[in-house]
Amino acid sequence: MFQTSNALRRNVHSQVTDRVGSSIVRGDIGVGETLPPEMQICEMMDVSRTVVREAMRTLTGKGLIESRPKSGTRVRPPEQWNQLDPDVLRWRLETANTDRYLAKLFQLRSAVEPAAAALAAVHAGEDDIARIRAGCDGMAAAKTNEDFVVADIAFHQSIYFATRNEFFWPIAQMFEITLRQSFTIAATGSHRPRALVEHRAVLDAIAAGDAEAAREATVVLLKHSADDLVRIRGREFDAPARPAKR
Amino acid sequence: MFQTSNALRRNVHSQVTDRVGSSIVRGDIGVGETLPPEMQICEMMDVSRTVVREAMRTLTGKGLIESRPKSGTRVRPPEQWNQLDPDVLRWRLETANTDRYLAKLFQLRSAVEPAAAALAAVHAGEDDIARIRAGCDGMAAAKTNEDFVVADIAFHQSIYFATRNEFFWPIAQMFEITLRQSFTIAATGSHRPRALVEHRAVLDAIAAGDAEAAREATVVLLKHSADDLVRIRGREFDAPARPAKR
DNA sequence: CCCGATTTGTTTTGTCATACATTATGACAA
DNA sequence: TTGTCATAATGTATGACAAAACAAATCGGG
Repeated sequence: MFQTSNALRRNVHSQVTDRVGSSIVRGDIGVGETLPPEMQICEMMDVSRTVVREAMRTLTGKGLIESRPKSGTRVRPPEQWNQLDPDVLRWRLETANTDRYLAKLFQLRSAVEPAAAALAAVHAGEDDIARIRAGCDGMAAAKTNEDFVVADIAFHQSIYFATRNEFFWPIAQMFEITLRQSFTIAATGSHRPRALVEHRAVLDAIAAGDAEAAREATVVLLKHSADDLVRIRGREFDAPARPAKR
Repeated sequence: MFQTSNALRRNVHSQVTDRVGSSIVRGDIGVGETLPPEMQICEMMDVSRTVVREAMRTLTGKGLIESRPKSGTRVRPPEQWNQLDPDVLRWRLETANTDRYLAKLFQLRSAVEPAAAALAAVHAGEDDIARIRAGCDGMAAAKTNEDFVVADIAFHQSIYFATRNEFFWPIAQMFEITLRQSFTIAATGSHRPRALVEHRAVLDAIAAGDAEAAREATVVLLKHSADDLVRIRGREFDAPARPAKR
């Protein structure tokens, strides 16, 4: 239990949070089960109870667990976890099947990003547009694949922020953690010129304040990204079949 | 500073978390500023440092603050907050302009919910569909407005869970906290029969596994809800104009 | 005397240890 | 069955020390 992760840096309580949180997300401690008493965890990890408790508070704040005196600390059902929390995402990423994980993420992007671009076209200020343009320029100027991906991520994040709707922001946050992989996958050489053109189309539509054009340009962009991913990673990337007959 | 909230029940550290978190979200402590040293907060609220520290860990976990020895604890920029975290949402709701808040929330729903219904049509299992149907039946059987709203919320939540994509779940979580108001607003008497028909249309499409029909039925449903809200709350509910010229 | 690098000091968070309070749970007894 | 009580777990308080970061003072070289 509580695999000895290789995260050695940072605070002690962050390390404990990582190990316990990771264990929970991995499913080491089934839903509804109680994890070991605080004192026992202290011994297991050789830290003080203060540290363990602060780690527990963090996990409680993310919705992973709930504690009550005497009865102990139980794992809450995954529907109540803050699935978009950066740490939770990271822990999932450690354990999950990467292709299916990226596929689900892409489902969310496909739902949200066209609307975000449309909203950005209406609400973006000059600073927002400058940021988006900087992303485009960065992609154009990129020498290495790494640079290209970083600029690509910045571009998409900027669109979410440009909506001026804070409820879209958490989705932009995810990109740092989760999308570096999928972007890298799709950024392989030959696709870059076409991608660049399509990104500029989105930028231009937003800068022009044309919501519908921004939406459609984003749909095109995502469609082609999805095609690339399917081509490279195989059909695992497609939606799995319905689990039960009706 | 740290308004004396009326949340008196629960743990002490939850209360402290509430008061400090609320202050931050309200903007009492500008972005980048440092909040008072832990010992000072202890005195202010007459609690032990243990409690204050655990509250700080919770807030750190939600992305609101970051602490370093000597330099103190600073408020992070709102783009880095977990804006979909239930607590953060609650604190926002305390302070925000309700109409504009609901409008932004509705923008997110409009983006996500049609896609969620489409995914549900493909991925929902029998249990998922039963839950959605239960929501419908609850709306039909509701005697009071309160009952109707509760069933309505359950219906929409079930759709998000039925996507079988955990990244959609946090959006369903928000409903408990934030949408009770807007649902109640729109549930006034005469609109209920039509709403019920439109909800059943979504259910039927999902049960039939028809993704496109589910998407379109949801679009219709949301469109009418938005109309109701605009009619009742006035144009404040519409999107504000672009802040800067280009 | 001036300037820069280093050292030393101080403040604040990070960690540990211990004690006691509070509260569910389960067993026992009426 | 119901009420009471022991117990085990979390919740809270206190005090001490470690570590780190910023600031001032100090020292060395020009």
